[in-house]
Amino acid sequence: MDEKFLKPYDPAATESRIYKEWEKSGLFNPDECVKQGATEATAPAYSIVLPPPNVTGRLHMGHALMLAIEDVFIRFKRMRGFRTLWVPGTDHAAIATQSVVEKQIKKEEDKSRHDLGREELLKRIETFAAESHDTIVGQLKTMGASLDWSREAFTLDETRTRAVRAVFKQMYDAGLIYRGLRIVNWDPKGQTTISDDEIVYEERAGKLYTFRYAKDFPIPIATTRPETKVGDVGIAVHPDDVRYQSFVGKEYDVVFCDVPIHITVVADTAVDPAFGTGAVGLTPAHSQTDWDIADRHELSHEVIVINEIAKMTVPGRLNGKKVAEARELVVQWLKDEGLLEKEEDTVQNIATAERTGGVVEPLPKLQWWVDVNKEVPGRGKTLKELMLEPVRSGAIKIIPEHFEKTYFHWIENLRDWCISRQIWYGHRIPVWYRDEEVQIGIEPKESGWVQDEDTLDTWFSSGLWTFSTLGWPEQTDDLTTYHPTDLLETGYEILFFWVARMILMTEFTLGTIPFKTVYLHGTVRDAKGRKMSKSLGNGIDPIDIAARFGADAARMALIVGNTPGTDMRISEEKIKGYKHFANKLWNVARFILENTQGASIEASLTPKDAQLAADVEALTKEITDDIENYRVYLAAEKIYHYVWHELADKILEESKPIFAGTDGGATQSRAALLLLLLTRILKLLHPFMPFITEEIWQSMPTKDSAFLMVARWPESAAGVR
RNA sequence: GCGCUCUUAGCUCAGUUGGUUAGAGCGUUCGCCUCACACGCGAAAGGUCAUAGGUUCGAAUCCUAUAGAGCGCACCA
Repeated sequence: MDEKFLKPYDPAATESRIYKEWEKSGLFNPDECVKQGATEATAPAYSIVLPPPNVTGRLHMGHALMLAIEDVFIRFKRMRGFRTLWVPGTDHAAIATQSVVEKQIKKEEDKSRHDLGREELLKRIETFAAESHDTIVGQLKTMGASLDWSREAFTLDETRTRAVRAVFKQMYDAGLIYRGLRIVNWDPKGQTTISDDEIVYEERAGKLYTFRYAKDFPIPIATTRPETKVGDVGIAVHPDDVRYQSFVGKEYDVVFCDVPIHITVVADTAVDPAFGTGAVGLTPAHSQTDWDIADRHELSHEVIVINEIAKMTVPGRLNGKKVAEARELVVQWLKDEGLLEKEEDTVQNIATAERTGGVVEPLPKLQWWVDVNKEVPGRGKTLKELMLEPVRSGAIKIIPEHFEKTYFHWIENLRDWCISRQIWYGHRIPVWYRDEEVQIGIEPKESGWVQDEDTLDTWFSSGLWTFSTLGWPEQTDDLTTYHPTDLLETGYEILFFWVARMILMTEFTLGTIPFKTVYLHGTVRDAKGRKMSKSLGNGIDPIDIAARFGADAARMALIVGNTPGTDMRISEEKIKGYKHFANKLWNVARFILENTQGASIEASLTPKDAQLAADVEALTKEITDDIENYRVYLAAEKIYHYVWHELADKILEESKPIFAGTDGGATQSRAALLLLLLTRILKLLHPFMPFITEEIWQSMPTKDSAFLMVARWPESAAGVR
């Protein structure tokens, strides 16, 4: 027996060594597996693309969970003989990365992005991104992820840039990308537009003011934002509202808080007659709803009273004031003039920017959009329909299933996607202008062209991820072999951000689905059920955990009992439990190897031992079915339970008297059985705890493959021997 | 407003298509350093499966209602 078994299992010393051996073997690469005879050249393919971590710093427990689950499927399929590919990569994460670096520069040098300039800021971000990338790659390896590093991708590298430009051009040519003046979600803090999905609503106490524009004005209106009323162009009432019917169509000129405004009364069914006074003051430039109503009644969109830094742009006392200040001034003015009729406390949902926390200011701006309601040429369907269809038909299966309803519900409410951002880090919009000319997708060679200043929403490039990573727009072998991918495993919180957009992009570009199954995991929370966050300081660092308890233990703790779509709580106690399990397994191996030296696995089994062999056969079938059907949380628990409470507690205990006895046949039978069982559990456990199982495998007299990683998964038909 | 989910042992959660005395981990109590393992072993306590109905030979599991918790989308000017 190997000397190493005389000491307790030491994950820290073992795991990094094993990973290096795997890397050296080249077996993470399916081509190499075929070349070395570990996989049949004609075997079916199985592929997953790694959801690319943002290059904003370090991995967190959510990443560790993602890696644990995906690596289970990858290792399982690889052992089952599939040509298995897991593509690694990282995401430039545009706005997230830029804001991290900007904050850092502000703190350390007290400089803004404008002090540095575009070129210098980008240089700084790229340096930061490169450092983050290296950290992340190291961490992915620490967790044991069997990724094919020879195929690593980055959302902002050359190949991916080609893909982005090609898709942009195709969509533009298809009339699905357009530039338009529309109300956008403007983040005054981040100085950029954001998409609807990047908004977080916060409940805050506010006041609802009821007032009239002027003393003799016939209709009172209610608002929570009196400062915007200097931008009003009309009043909308419900067509059936008898109180106001006689005013519809009338126009008024008043001076409101030093600002002359022109008001037209219109009737629109969007107005709720029961709310406030039943009359809405319309501010088309600063409210999406008002913009829509103004659209329907041909009222002006052009009265803009708030600018990009959330300050007032009107003449008089409000000029240059911040929005909050202006609100107080208007209220004061209303009181002084005797126009304020009511002031009530109310709770309002404030739109804030997810990344910066800035209060979103709706503003009309010229931006690039993806039209989700226009028919895609040649497909006879809109992008919205193309997103719905594969999920409806079952071509894409979402796990857990109930998220399919959430997905449909979201798509029903989907509006055009704003894809331009006023930040500098990211894919620059591939559009060049010269006088009245516009060129799309390909940079013009002649001089005098100026590229669009804006960059693309980061989800535009990540939407291409399943096929851009496989080399598209080149028609590569990888694309033919591995696309559509088999599984997309990610957190449910990015179902809309990412999963939906991948379906959109892939359906449009390739006319196919990006993946067959979506497995959504929940959020990893702390022991008290709180989200892990920097500000709370309750985060658990997976790398620190791996160093203290082993990546194997961390993986098991994240998988056992963690059903898809459900949030989980993790604590050091739970992880420690699985470190103990690793040690248990280690000792099981020691006991078996110690007591079976020189034994033959060919020995004939006693009826009792044959029964035990049949039992593990049944277990094998169950575990195989569980993993195939995405019940990894059950599979992990079953193998754990078997190793500890069947094999160790019962079978090994029973074996002691047998080995101490004098019945040669029984001893030989038991030794053969134990070797078979150990071989079997190493295989069953390997996808979950790859390091320790590989380490024990290396000392197994029965090993039939240089690496457990590519040993054949026990197929139920084959029998235990 | 629309939609989704959850409520099982002190705590955190499983329970795969309804089927015999409802499980695990942690925690608690008691006894053990027994020659694989104290990162361990043996034993014990602990649940009217939120509540009320219904379907069924049979329900934690299916249906309806109620209560509580959480989440997503939309949003009231």
